[in-house]
Amino acid sequence: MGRENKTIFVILGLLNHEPMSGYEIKKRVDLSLKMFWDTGFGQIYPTIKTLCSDGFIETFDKSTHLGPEKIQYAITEKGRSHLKEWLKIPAEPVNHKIELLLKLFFSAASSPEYPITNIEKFRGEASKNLELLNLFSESLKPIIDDSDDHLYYYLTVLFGQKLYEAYTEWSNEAIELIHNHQDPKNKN
Amino acid sequence: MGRENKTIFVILGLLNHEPMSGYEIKKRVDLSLKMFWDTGFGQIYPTIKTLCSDGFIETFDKSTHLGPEKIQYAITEKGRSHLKEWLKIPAEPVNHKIELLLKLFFSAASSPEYPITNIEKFRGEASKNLELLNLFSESLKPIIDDSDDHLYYYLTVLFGQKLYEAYTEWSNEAIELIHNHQDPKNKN
DNA sequence: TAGAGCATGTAAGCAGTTACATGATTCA
DNA sequence: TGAATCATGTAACTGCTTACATGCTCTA
Repeated sequence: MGRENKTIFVILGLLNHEPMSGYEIKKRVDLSLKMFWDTGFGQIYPTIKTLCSDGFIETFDKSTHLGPEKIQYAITEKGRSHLKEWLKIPAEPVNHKIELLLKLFFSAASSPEYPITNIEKFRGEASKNLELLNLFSESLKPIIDDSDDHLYYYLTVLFGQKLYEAYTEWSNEAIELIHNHQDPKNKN
Repeated sequence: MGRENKTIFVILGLLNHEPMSGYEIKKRVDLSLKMFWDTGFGQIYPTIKTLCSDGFIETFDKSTHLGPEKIQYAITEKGRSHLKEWLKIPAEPVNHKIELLLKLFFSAASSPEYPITNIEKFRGEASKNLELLNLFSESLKPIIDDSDDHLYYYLTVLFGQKLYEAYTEWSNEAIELIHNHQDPKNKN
């Protein structure tokens, strides 16, 4: 079950900042939330519908109607207070699902080359993400005092930096340990 | 969809080490895999059934039948090669779902006390987990050269240590940044 | 004797992913 | 003219969680 549809709050949170279309919500998610909360169209559009009929959001009449049809939504007072109530509730503990570690845990059944390749791929992804986050960080740092939004955005970026730094560090140590482990044995 | 039922490999991987019952599989998961791959009875028992009818595992006749009824399973050759093939395939990139960061990202709509409390709770969980992992680490370190199993087990523990250290570090910095941010403003 | 732990399982239901369907606009 | 992007949506399916149901054994 997952107990609660968090996509509701992705949409509510983004619309609390400014009115947007479903497509724009997806773009924002890809740009800023993807790192810790990804979601797709197949979930966004149906959730928008539900939020509309529940009165949490409403269609927002756009004056400019250029390009393809585009439905903009705005948060309602009811939606805003729903969001605020949710922010007061403590977050659930993280439930990590890290396939790499699952494979690694059982890798004794396999040749060491596979876990090593796997960790190298993992490290590659981590450093790619880290590079991107470093850029974000540099542009956000000077303006964190400008608004609360910037501060909290920056904190999520900082989280990502710490995370991917840890991933990179671990990858390096893990690969070395695997190498050292097989060295004394494979002298035959 | 998630594309593939990974619980299959949790069971196959554990049974590859030694025959076990469904209940014992759950205990092992709670002890060693929970940190990166949690799963419940509601998923384990049906998956066992499927694996049985697919010929990946089979019931293992237990000679000792004391206590409550207990069905032990063993991996078959077919199951073992299925596991090995899976280990060769690169792991999918991690898809993080971190509710704390989702709340934090939108926390400008809320009073700073809530994100701070939330981060403190997060930090508390992280240091609790870290303490536990440090104990595991100490007992595993001297024996990592004894077997591949120990090495790979240790690597997952090391991952957890790096992860929760990063979480703790981030929590401290984040709380400080929120405090510093509001300080100059709340002088009224 | 009552509760904790051992042990196995089913049913309901939502979350989330993937694939598909449709059509407009922009630009090379 | 064809590809990329904008834009909105639906259908199918599965993973996973939660709650429920059952009964045994050990021990304080």
